[in-house]
Amino acid sequence: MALRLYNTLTGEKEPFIPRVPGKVGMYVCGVTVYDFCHIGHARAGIVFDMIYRYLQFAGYDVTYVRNYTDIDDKIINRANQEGTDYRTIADRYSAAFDEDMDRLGMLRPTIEPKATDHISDIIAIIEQLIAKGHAYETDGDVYFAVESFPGYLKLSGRNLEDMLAGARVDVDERKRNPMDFALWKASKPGEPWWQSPWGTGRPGWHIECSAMSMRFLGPSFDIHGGGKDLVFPHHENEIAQSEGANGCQFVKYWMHNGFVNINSEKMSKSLGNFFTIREVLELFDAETLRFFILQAHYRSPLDYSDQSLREAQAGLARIYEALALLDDALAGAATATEKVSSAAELTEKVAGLLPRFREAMDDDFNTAQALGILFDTIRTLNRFLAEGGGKSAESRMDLQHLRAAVGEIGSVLGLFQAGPADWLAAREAVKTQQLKISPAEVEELLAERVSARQNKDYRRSDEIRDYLLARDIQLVDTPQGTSWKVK
RNA sequence: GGCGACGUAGCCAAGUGGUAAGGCAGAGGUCUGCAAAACCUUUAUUCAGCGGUUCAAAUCCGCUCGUCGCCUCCA
Repeated sequence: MALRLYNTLTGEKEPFIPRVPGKVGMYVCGVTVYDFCHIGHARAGIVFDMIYRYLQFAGYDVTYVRNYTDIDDKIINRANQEGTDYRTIADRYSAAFDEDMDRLGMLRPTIEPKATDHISDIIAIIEQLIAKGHAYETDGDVYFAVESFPGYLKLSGRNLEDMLAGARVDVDERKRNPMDFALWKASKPGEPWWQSPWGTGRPGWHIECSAMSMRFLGPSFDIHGGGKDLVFPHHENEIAQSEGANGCQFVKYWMHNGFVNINSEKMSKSLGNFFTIREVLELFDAETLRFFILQAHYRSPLDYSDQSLREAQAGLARIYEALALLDDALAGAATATEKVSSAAELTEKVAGLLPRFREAMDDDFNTAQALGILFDTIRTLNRFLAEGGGKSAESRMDLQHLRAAVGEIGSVLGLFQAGPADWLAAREAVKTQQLKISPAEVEELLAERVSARQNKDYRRSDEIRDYLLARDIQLVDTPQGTSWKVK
């Protein structure tokens, strides 16, 4: 079963055939560093991190480039607001971005270039575009002439006439066509600038991605990704610039992740309905957020709410609880000789787990289905362990294989890497901090309850249990004694 | 106005022609002094609605309704 992926350019799922067998060049649009990232950025990061990991898992040698756009109007505006320079802003939010991505457990891309380190590359491309008649200079600005590029709008599937008809495009007498976009902007007083053949100025938005992708991946490469909102104009313009300059196909497969919504509406800065990654991580752990995002297919819209995050956490806990039981079983001796009734089913599920996982992932990175398959396997495991199969000598290999397979799947999804006991303990610790009762008091009452139960004073025993439950303490009675956890 | 996507159980969510994964929540059971936890079982004759194509459709086509997105910076 070969990998197939949805290509925005063709609107279809296609077999993935890299340009050079065994190697993949992938460029993903990073962020413009002028503010903290919200969970929409988290989704994009996590989705392409998962894709990067899976491509490597599938045996490809992947060169993954993700840029920082560190010069842009927004950065300059922010700097002006704060009375500082653009570099301070860019550096501050680049560092914040790195910190957020690290906390979310993302692998670092192979290369993370900055736009301002590639000004000369940018200028070289613009010169080439002017030479080929795709761009023109006016008053120190340089524009791309969209009408000179026949393939314009092929990615977003529109046409120029329709777009102009009802469009809100700023009228600029100096542009040949209202849709022409800036490659280079002359600097205004007080703005950062670089020397160019057209005077002092700075790059327009879009051209930096053409320059950096070409520098590190060549004029033509395999995968280009980003959020759905970048299809137009950003990626459309990148195609025009790169193909206009190089005369060859820019990107073979275009991939776009869906939005994170709030109440079915897109989370965005302009609507003000966004949560930063930092805010969310104060309420939920990073793995829960990652699990939540991967429970949906990457192209689907995803509605964010406290409720859905809590549900994701419950689901993730279910997996860690099963893994904790599995680890316990593996740590114990396998001495039992009789077979439990679900042993055969376990064998079958374990054998099928990785192939089914691959099949789901090969189908356009269907992580939602992949996780469903894992849950299906976990259910069989739970039953097997509940039947006492953990001590079975015969099934020991199955359990070992299962543990290894879950570890492997987890490493591709960036999940389940914590020790299950540790993860559960950490979750417990966070909850304990929020309690309105001290652990010492709990222990005291617990001791009282034990003696009450020994004296068959169930009225007192239940009273204590209810009292603790009202304070979110859940008692767990087992034949070995009573322990407690935070509800 | 142009272009596009989506509409699957109480909620979330897979499923692109062969008869509805999974999670959360709920119900019943096992266990228990009774509970809880855990485990087991169970919850859509049906996939927004109406037509059509087909031996066969949630899946393809048309129309209607609803939601959302892009067209302006945006992951």
